[in-house]
Amino acid sequence: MGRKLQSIRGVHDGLPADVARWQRVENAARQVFSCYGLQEARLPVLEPTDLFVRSIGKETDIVSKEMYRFTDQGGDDLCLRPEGTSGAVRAWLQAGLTRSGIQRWYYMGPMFRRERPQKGRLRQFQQIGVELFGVPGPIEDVETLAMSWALIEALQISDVQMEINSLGCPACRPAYRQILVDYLEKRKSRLCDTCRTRIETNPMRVLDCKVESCQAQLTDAPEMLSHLCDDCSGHFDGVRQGLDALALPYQINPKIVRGLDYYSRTAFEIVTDQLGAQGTIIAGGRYDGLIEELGGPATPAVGFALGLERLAMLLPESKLVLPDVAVIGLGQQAQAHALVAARDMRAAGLSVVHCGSGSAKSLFKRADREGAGFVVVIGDEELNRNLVSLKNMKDGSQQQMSLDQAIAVCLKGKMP
RNA sequence: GUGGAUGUAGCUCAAUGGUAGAGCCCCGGCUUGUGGUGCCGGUGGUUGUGGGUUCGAGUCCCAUCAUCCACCCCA
Repeated sequence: MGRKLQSIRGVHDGLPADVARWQRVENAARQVFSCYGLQEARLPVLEPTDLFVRSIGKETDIVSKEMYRFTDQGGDDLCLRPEGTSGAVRAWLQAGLTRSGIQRWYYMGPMFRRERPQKGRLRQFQQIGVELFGVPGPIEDVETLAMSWALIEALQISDVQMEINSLGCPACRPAYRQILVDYLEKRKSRLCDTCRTRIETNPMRVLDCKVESCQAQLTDAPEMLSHLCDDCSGHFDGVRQGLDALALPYQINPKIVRGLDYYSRTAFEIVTDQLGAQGTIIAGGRYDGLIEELGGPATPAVGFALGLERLAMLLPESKLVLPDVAVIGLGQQAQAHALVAARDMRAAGLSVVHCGSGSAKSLFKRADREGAGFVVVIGDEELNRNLVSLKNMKDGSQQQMSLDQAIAVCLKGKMP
């Protein structure tokens, strides 16, 4: 179609059929999160560019080439947020909540990254994010993972796995990184091109390279988990013990890496193989250093983000909510009464559509397409007797009764 | 940013380089107060867009846009 007006590439509309599915996720999230004592925050979509540069990391793909960045009319350097954690931390600091005890937040909304779109990857996409501020763990890590799993269960999603890892901390990660780089350098000639550059840019990424010949070189590669410092090691043990106590199914995946610089210690993902190349549904972990990095007091924190569109793809088609009753008025005089009848039925708690004007045939056709279980017909005949005709669209039966009786029948026949 | 596939009616798809079609949907009629099944009829297209080759292009070539898939990266 030669559409002159189109949405921007990778920016999709949420049509009612999509939104119905999203709302199932949102409602489940609100319900599960509130059970864990979280509260909702609503955060800006627009933030100063510097926030993301400082928190996500200047060298990351997100900041270096994926941000929608512009200068506004006042000369300010702004970005559409590519993720939520940075803004949440900024808001928490700005509101002066650093001494207000533990804060447990969730938020939902659009994020923007200028990537090449494909299945499960959009330029504007929605995330539901969770951030717990002032929690040292490992108990809170366990609760966070358990909560994310509870959401998966609430949505009755199967075929997903929870995987965990520890990324270490500033005390032990640099030393491990050096060990890994040394190991990779020795095999450099047998690695693929991208892995060779990854040795410089992000050596841990080499570990989960999809090229088989690379994997063949990495069978005895050093893993972060065996190079954790005592504190990190104890923390990771604590997480595992907690998950075991809750009997949560999880796997340790030493290859989980984080693209965003601010993560430390616990990293986790909930993944599926149902979504092609974009298998990560939920990802998160601990970011003990970020708040201090952004100028706040050293505060431990943990969180995760969920890709709403990705998660929604795992849900069966949601049925759109159909009206209970369609009202048909036949004749000018009756139309006025049909309007009143519709209003009264709504006041009684029914969802009602008025079929408008037209021939009786077209009105009934319209009523049928609305999918309502019942049709209330008001014409001159009904008007004279002060009754309505109630038609059951399932079996085609129809009889006259008072409006109150019709309301009672509709309320009774309403599908739960 | 790289590679591959695709783009024809509202939707799903046909059309050896030679007059753009079908099914579904929609609208109307059979039925002027009755839908969903049936029969009959009808609306609907600058073949994504822009160039080129050709007597002639939906078809071949180039560019561009979009979608899908993968790489990269990530939710």
